[in-house]
Amino acid sequence: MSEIKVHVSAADERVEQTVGTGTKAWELFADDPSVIAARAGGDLKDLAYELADGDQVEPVAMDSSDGRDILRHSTAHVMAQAVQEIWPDAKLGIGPPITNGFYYDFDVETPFVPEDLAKIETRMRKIIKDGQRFSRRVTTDADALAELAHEPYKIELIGLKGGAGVENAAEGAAVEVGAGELTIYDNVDRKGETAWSDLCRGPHLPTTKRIPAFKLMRSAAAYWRGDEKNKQLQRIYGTAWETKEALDEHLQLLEEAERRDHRKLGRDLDLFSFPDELGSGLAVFHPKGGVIKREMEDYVRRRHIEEGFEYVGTPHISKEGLFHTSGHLPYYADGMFPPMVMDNSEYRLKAMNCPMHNLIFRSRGRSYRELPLRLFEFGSVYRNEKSGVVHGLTRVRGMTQDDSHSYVTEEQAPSEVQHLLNFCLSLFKDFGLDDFYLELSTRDDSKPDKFVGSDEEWAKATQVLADVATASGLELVPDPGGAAYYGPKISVQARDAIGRTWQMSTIQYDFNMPPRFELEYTAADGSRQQPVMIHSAKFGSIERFIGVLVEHYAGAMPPWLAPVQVQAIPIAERHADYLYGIARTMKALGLRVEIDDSDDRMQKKIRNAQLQKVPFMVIAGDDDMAAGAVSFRYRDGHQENGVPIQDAIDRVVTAIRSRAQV
RNA sequence: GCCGCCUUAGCUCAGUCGGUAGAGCGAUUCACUCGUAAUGAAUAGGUCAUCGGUUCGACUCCGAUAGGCGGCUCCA
Repeated sequence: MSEIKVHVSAADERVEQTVGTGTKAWELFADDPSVIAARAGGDLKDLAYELADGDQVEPVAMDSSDGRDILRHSTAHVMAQAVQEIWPDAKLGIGPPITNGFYYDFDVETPFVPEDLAKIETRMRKIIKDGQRFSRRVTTDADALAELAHEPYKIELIGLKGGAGVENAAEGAAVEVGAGELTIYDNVDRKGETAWSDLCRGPHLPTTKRIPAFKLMRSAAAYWRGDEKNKQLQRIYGTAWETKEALDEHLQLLEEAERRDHRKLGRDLDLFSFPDELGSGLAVFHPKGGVIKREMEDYVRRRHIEEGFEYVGTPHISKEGLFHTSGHLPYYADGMFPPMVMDNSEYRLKAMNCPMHNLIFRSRGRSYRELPLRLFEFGSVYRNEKSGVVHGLTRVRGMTQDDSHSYVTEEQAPSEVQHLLNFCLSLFKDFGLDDFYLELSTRDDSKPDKFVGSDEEWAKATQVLADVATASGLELVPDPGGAAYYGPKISVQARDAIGRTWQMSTIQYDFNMPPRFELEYTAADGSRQQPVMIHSAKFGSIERFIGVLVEHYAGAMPPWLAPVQVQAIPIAERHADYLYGIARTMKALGLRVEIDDSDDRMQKKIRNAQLQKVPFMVIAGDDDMAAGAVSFRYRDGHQENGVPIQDAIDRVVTAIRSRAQV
């Protein structure tokens, strides 16, 4: 480790000295916990540090995730100080660092408005400029309770300490440093006076001056401790970065995400819309969106059949009893549309396909020779999503699932799960997504009433999924409590072109539904056995996947999915017939070609095709006609003149067959 | 569902103090037939989301409803 220099910022005094290497630096100043700036050899700006009262302290690079957390958490403190200086009655909630930023919750009389954020930012700049030290102080629970008597939420956090008998002890642990002890950070100004204090475990920057770049993003309400039964506090989100450039880069990424927003692109590219007349969360696909949907579905259906699935079809509604049998009604009635009464029966729109597939399985006697029996369909389901959660195509009330159910013997289950996972991953790759991680959702043992089945069955099922997930070699993130009521699941999360993650496939191990539906097969020895069911949706929902793809590709779909693959552009009217001839040949090969024979100028036509993100343009004028060629243009602006007709057609066909992005 | 904000032409948005509405793009029509990201002109297009209230008078103020946006909670 390189040599460490340490800045000591005690009160208004600054000294710099070389103190040796690594953690030794901290030992030297163990008697003065206000010390904190450290750097290895070179530039002071490269390193954050942590301060502290002794051991385990190492300088942290400002651009590491730890360094950023320290920076952001410190910025949250500065923000809270600013808020309380402006609104002295504001009560503090919590203020942690989060991915790409931080927030702090406040209990205030009136919600913050955008102008308030500007006001707070100004105040924060002043605090940063003042160079207040973050000073750590260990205190006892009792003293802290007295000191923070005016902060009811902090008092509650202290009460959560230790976690004995408390359901959610994590928040309490966040302030705890030892039995009966916790820490308070004081923001000490240059005169040595405490300007502001907060209950906090730390660590923090040495001084507010070390906050190079921050921005407050937005305010919104959030339930205290994340529980909708609690009061809503006003949360302010902000972000902070180690340099101005890093902040700008982050803001640009946000703008890029906005440009890719599938809701905007869906309208600009005329793919789909959400008519008010239909209601919230109900999409209609326009002809161009319909092409994407059809191409996707055709391909996915073919791949399923190749993988041994059998394509089936089921209705959208059913008598209610079916969902009692499946167990969905008692457990998930809130997620379903209310019943429709007809004659003497109540009907429900289906929110899932499994019960109907079970009826297909049960329609006749089944032999072990038929297993694994894999049923697959594009099932339209309707879910009563709460009004506040509906979002574009990614969270809708009516959707099409690429849903399959594999009926297997218990012995076959592991290899079937393996098979499904590999299948999912290979499908994603065909659509250009190749960066994944897995989530393993398991039962929440503290809420037995939300899950059915015995402990042994849950353990067995969870083990099967865990084994396959581990063997995949992909990153595996546990999701305790996230299981379906009938069994655990693996989710595949995919990262898109700009690094955002989307939940896609789920593979669920279900040992509950087969007995509920009395599903049986005849085993080799003539006995009747219950199959295990593996639920699996590869894309989750076709709608969501289209939304994700549009964002992943920023609307520039790979040629095989592009609604229009080739835009033909005559330079003048007299060149149109020539292009009609070429288009006829292309159409005969199944290509989607359109000719722009409008009165617009050629430049305008190119611009339009470019804005529509059409992958290929073939342009023809006098020179091309004379040469039996076209000018071939890609949507990135690259172009070649004098490309022979057959050559141009071959280029398009090759690009489409390869399913590559061009 | 909860909190906050929003809703004016197909789209993006102006509209002052309460006095019955405007631009650009797009569409349509006409002219131009043009060599690599916007040719020009004209025309059409609005119950100012819906319903109710206040007012002599409401796009404007108030309320409810619907839809949207940002979060929270939820996401079988």
